[in-house]
Amino acid sequence: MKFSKKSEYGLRALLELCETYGGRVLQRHEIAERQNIPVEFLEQILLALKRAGLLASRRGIRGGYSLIKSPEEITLGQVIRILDGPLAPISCVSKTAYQKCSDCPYAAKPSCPLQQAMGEVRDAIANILDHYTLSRFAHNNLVEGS
Amino acid sequence: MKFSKKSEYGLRALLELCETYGGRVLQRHEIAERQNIPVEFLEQILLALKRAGLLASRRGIRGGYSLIKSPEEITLGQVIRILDGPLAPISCVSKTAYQKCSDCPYAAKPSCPLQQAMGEVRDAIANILDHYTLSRFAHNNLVEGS
DNA sequence: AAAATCTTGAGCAACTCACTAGACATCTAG
DNA sequence: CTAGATGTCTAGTGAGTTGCTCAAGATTTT
Repeated sequence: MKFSKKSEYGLRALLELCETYGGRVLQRHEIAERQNIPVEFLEQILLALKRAGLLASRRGIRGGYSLIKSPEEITLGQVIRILDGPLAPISCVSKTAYQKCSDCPYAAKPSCPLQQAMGEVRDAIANILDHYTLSRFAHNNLVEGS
Repeated sequence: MKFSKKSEYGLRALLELCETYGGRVLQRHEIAERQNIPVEFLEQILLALKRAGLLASRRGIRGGYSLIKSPEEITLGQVIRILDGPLAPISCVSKTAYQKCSDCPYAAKPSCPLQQAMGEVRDAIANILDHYTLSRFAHNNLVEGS
């Protein structure tokens, strides 16, 4: 029950990109150095976020990455789902990627004890992460700097 | 962000063991068949639960496993922590297995934006799972049968 | 002693994490 | 307007973990 490094790195990278939102682009090695992330692994993460429509990139000598959506529009839940897949602790309670569990004997019956408990967990997690925007996330960061 | 199969199987096995609590023992193959779990994998899980003090086992021709604690005393949180490790989504917010994140640039500073969000998630998950007892869990099961 | 069961350990395939090497695109210098 | 420096992008590799299997050993009852 952990988030992957991918999500953690991805969020920390976005934190960095928030600070230059609207301004200049950031290069992968800048982000990597400041956040202590392996550059090549970070690359994969940034590309995934780009394919998902959160980032834009430019190649060449003055290339780099920049946020394409405003920090208010991006939630932690979105980011984690892009990098880590659905939030649901087991797939039979996922709202974004539901999948009937094939092996469970309760699958056929109207309700499953696991589903009820895990459904509550899912909702609790989603409630927090889908209302936590990047701007609020990054803002905490700035405040503590003062 | 998923629970492992280990936890899922473990909980479903305990569900089965709740029903015979105080009565006869259950053999691994009985549990495995009813819950559609690979027998040999289930074995490892049952042994882990035994080592943790939840189950007792007897070898030999009338052997099997039985619950050693009452279903009211066992919470889903306990079980998952035994089989899956700490509940915290990242280790720097774990209460049962705290670990200072070595690579994070905020580790030194008084607060980290990730920590705040993840701490809320941790609390939400723990709040649900540490108050959900096996008896309540199993009870839902019986009710839906009627 | 024999049969049924738990117990232990090693071993395998698939996935995640971290990293490497090289292809491809873009800008600047000459 | 071409050469090379500086980027992004793609594919592949190896360590470590997870989900699962197999085989041999230990213990209890008949």
